[in-house]
Amino acid sequence: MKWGKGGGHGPRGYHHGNLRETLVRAALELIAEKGPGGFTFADAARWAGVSPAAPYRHFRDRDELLADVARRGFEQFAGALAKAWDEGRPDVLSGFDRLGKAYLDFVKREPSYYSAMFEAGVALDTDPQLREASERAYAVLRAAAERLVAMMPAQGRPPASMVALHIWSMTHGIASLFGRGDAARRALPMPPEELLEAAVLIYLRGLGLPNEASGSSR
Amino acid sequence: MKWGKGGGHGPRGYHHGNLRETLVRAALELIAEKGPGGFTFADAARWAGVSPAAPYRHFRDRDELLADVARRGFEQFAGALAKAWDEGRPDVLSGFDRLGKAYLDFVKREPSYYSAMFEAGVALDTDPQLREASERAYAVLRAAAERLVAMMPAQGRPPASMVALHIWSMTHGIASLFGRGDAARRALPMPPEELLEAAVLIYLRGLGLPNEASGSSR
DNA sequence: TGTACATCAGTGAACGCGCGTTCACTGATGTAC
DNA sequence: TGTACATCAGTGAACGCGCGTTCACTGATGTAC
Repeated sequence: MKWGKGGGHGPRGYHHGNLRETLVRAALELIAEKGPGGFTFADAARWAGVSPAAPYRHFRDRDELLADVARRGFEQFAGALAKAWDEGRPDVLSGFDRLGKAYLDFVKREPSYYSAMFEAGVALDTDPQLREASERAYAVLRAAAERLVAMMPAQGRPPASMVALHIWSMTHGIASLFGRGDAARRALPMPPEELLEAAVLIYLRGLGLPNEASGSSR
Repeated sequence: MKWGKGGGHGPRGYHHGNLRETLVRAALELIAEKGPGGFTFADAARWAGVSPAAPYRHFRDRDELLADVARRGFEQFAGALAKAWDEGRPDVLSGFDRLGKAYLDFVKREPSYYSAMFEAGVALDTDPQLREASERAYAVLRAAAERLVAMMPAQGRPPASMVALHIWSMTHGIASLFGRGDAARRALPMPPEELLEAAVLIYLRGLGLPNEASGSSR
């Protein structure tokens, strides 16, 4: 009963041993339940099964906890995107395809992270490491756009940064409007992955790019 | 001093006379200052210069107030979009162009409304009128997409709903990532309006649509 | 291997605060006659 | 036009609650010798 309710989080005794990590998990769990902003510092402590004063040993306040969650989120995000893109191997278009899927997949797998990163109102410049991690994620997109643009005939190439922002916006738009398994959102005629894939294909065709098949499955 | 601070809101005396409207304005003002979720029912009362019990005469709780703000937002939004689209006069493409601009313009002019509509976590089905208003806004987009698709050769027409959702997602994505004059967001190489316009043009070209000039200014 | 001690990561009691909400009330307005 | 009364939209005091935060404290761990 003492550690009960949420279901025995973290190991035992006077010293928790891993409270910092546990608080991060608590935040993720609570964001999933009630949205960012839907939980308090005290809630996190309760979830972790410690006294309300304990978190102060690890974070100055709730904002710092949230910023840490966002940072970790961006780091995982950057990693996932980089892995999916894989420097554009075996070819740029299939890399691009994987990139979009990885983005949506991250949103679906880690909605709480995504929420902390883009919806919790965490200012990027509170922590240099946070900013850096977010730059790293964007850099992947940017690099991919660069390669994509390089495939086009030299005259009339759009700026790579613009292409990167277009793709990002489309994906973020779909993710934030329809992404989560979330309740209370508009019904879709197709799953978000397909919606995005179709959008990207049409967009690329608009750039005059994949004259042939996209190389993707399906 | 009695009505001071925020600066003399609403007219005077024991009876406010227009408290309901004033509370809505208060919510908008406070959302602008501190984000949705960044204000309390009591804050709204304070802003309006009335006692904390007064709002209960008009709204059951904060959520109902927020839902009302969202409903009004959707109504204005639907109106603005319908006016911009103007049934696709004089031609579909220029109507489409105006539509996108009107969308972004709304976000810029009324960031608080937009926030209440899409970011405050207001569930659409709390109020039938709210749901209806949001449908009305979507219907404009949908009708425009319908007309657009009808311009394409009959074979290989994409579903109009998909096109509508693509445009919506792109616009919402740009709006929510870069839209507001908001602090603390990523720097852009171009204003959001141009970013969106370019995206839509490329997308439409991908659909094989505006073989010629877009008819738009600039 | 054993003991002393410093450091660390927790406790739990306490505080002040503002919020949400209720309540009996009262001033202003509108309406019947 | 004037008076009585019902209704409406406010007041302000009160409450219980949970949050954020501080504090002196204490149990557990690690290290020097």
